[in-house]
Amino acid sequence: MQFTFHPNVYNTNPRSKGLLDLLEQVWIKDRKAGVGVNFIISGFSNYNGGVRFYEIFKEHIDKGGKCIVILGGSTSQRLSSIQVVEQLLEIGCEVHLINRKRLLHAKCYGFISDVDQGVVISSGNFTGPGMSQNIEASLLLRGKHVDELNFSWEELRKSIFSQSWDIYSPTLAKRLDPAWSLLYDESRFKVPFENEQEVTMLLTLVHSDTARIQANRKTKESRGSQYFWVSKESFDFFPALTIKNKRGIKPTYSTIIRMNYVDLGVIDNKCRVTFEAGNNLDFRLGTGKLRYSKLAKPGDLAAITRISEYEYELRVFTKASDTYNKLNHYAINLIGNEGKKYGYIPNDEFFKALAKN
DNA sequence: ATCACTGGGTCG
DNA sequence: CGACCCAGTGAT
Repeated sequence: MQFTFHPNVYNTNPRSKGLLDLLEQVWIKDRKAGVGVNFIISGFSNYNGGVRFYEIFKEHIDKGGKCIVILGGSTSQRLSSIQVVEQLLEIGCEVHLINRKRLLHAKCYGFISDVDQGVVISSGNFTGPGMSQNIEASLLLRGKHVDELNFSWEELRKSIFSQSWDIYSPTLAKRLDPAWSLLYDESRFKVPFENEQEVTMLLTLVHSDTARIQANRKTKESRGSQYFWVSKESFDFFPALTIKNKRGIKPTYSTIIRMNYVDLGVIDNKCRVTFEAGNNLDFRLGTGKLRYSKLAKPGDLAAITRISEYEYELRVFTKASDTYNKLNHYAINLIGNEGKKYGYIPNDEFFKALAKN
């Protein structure tokens, strides 16, 4: 039994923080792929909400398991996206959309198998923000606690489908089916950019982030790609990571953004952000333009400002600067083992802090 | 010349 | 073993 109030506000178990952790517990930890049925019920959903789990669900389904997904759908509100539903169907999930004026607003996640069951009841939707930076409360029940409740996924499922609701079940084969009209398009420039998304990520840099920035041409140190490694919680800071890897075997999910390197006066239209789902869960921001520039060293603070859905600005503040001291205390999340910290500051406050210098 | 990938390392 | 850290190789 666990309760969390995220992001990192209050957790009954200090080792598990937030909805994402609870979902990892019901869908990954102590679960055998292929055994049982996974459930997702969520009013809202988008691609990045599931990016941590697509590979897990695929393996589960490929080995004989099931995933039943019930989402909100609407022609007038942006409840669930085409992209998340396409992805869930591609990996073999059963997806149902509830089209209702008084909308499906519940968020329940979990699984049932012959030996165990788990339930997560949360305020967090199956979306990037719901999983990371929104303030959300979540309760996890597992095993005997679910039995005590007398909860049954099967009863809940049956009851939902016996209501006189408009339930649509999109399939990949019938793309003209009205079910698809209940979904919104998350692709480039189709989603409006909300005020609360205008934030700047502050990220302290470590050796791996700056080794190639500090390197000289044609040296051993300069080889390989230049990235900043960001937190696994970062997927609500970036657009839908719908680009799959073309070459390799290890699944990755990427997106291309425009990065304005303010310190360099250079704009990169093909800045790549990648979640390495099949390789250590690395989350990388490509920052190749900084190579050889000597502009950042370990301990410095990178400020990545989201200007619009796909446009970002990057500034680096050295540890000695006044701005560093002003911004540093916003980087409240301690991650990794090298003293990396990150956090967010609203853009208007960020620019105010810049203007004072 | 650059970067999409690879596959380890490390610490708790 | 999860999640950042690191050092490349080989494709483009």
